[in-house]
Parts: sequence; structure tokens; C-alpha cells
Amino acid sequence: MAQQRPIMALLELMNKKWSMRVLWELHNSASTFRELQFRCGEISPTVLNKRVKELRTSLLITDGDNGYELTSLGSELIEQFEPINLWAKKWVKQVGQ
Amino acid sequence: MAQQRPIMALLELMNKKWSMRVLWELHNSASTFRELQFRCGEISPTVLNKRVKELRTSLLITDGDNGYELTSLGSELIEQFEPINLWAKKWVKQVGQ
DNA sequence: ACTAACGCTACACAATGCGTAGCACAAGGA
DNA sequence: TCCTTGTGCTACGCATTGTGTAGCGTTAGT
Repeated sequence: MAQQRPIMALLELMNKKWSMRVLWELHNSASTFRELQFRCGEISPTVLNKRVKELRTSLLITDGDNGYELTSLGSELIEQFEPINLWAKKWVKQVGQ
Repeated sequence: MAQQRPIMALLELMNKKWSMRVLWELHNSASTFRELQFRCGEISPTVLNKRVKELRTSLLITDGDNGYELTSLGSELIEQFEPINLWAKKWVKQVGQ
């Protein structure tokens, strides 16, 4: 299924708790394991480590000089989320009422 | 946090298993509860019902004449995923190797 | 040698999701 | 009237996933 519809592979990744958040937090700057823990707020190290492994084998993040950072693929993905970010602002307004 | 950064509210939604998939399956046409079960393949009715409720209170789907269907907000969201869909095709190629 | 920060792991507990069975209801025919 | 069929949905016991705390082994600085 995932190979039939690439978006399904991405949805699978997004289903995993924290994975998109980790990418989002790495969007601005590279970060060490422990700083990522802090930025995400409530993530347990167990899960963070799992996510980091998954995101590495998915070629979305890599282990650079300043800790973990987005690969070019990962950066591209997050860039695609910019319009969604705009949409979300409109969305929360409507849901909040 | 969700109200500070709307994208976080969306990420929260996406973290829930099957929620984006349900939206995606409703993208092409409206669908009954049981047909949605079938389209999603392995989803349990328990979870589908939860997701349907959540997506309804999130104003992303609604209960129309032909079963559940996307609201205009929901349609807009899925449309934003088109560039991501393109990106995903490139991505799976690279990861697959 | 001591300290501090690093990535990461163990383990017991909580939350989330799954699978099967089946309920209550409504519409259509015999 | 009494079947059948399809509907949305729920109960409940089990499996999977995530959490929280503590701390390991390593590395770099002083």
C-alpha cells in the first residue's frame, strides 16, 4: 500500500506521535538530543530515540556537527507545510468559536 | 501551546492514528461509516467512530446525504497536501534505495 | 580525579488502538 | 406482519504504543 501511494508512507510516519513535531523543531536550527527533548516539552527519551532512528532511516534528519539537523529532503518537506500553516491559523479561529 | 501555534493543533490531530487517512479517503467522494471502514482497510470501528467524532467537532467533516463528507475547511486542508503528495513520490524513491 | 553534558537505555505503568461480536434502528420486500 | 439487509455505533478483553524516572557508559573540560 505504501508503495502504491507514497502519501500513505508519509501518513504512516505522521501517525507516529512526535515525529512531525521533531521535524518542525529542527526546522529553525540543528539541536542536540537533550535540547530536542526540551523543545518538544513532554517527550520521553525512549520515544525520542525511536523517532530519531526512524527519521534517520527515512533520510529526513541526519547527525551533523551541531547535533541533529534536517536533511535537504527534510527541509523540503517542512517547506511544503507553509501553506498548511497558514490554513491552520484560519482553521483554529473557526473551531475556537 | 495549540493556541500559540495553530500548526501544533493540526499536528495533534495528525498524531491520532487514521485521522488524516480518513480525510484522505473522503477526498474523492462521500462515504458511509461502513464504506469508510472498508476503504481504510484495517481500521477498527471503535477508532473510526472516535475519529469521526473528533473530525466533526474540528469542522473538517460533516454528515451529509451520502454519508460523511468533507466540509469546505476539510477540502481546503486536503488540497494543501497536493504539493506534499508530489514530494512524497520523490521521497519514497530515495528511501527505497 | 572531578565535574558536567552527552546520547541513550531499562523497566514498570498508563494510554491508545485492535478485533470480534453484536446491539438498536430503519427501509424494503413477501 | 415478519423477515432480511444495511445502517451507525458500542462492549470488552487483548496488543501495541507512549510515558516517567532513574541512571548507564562515554567524552571533554578543568
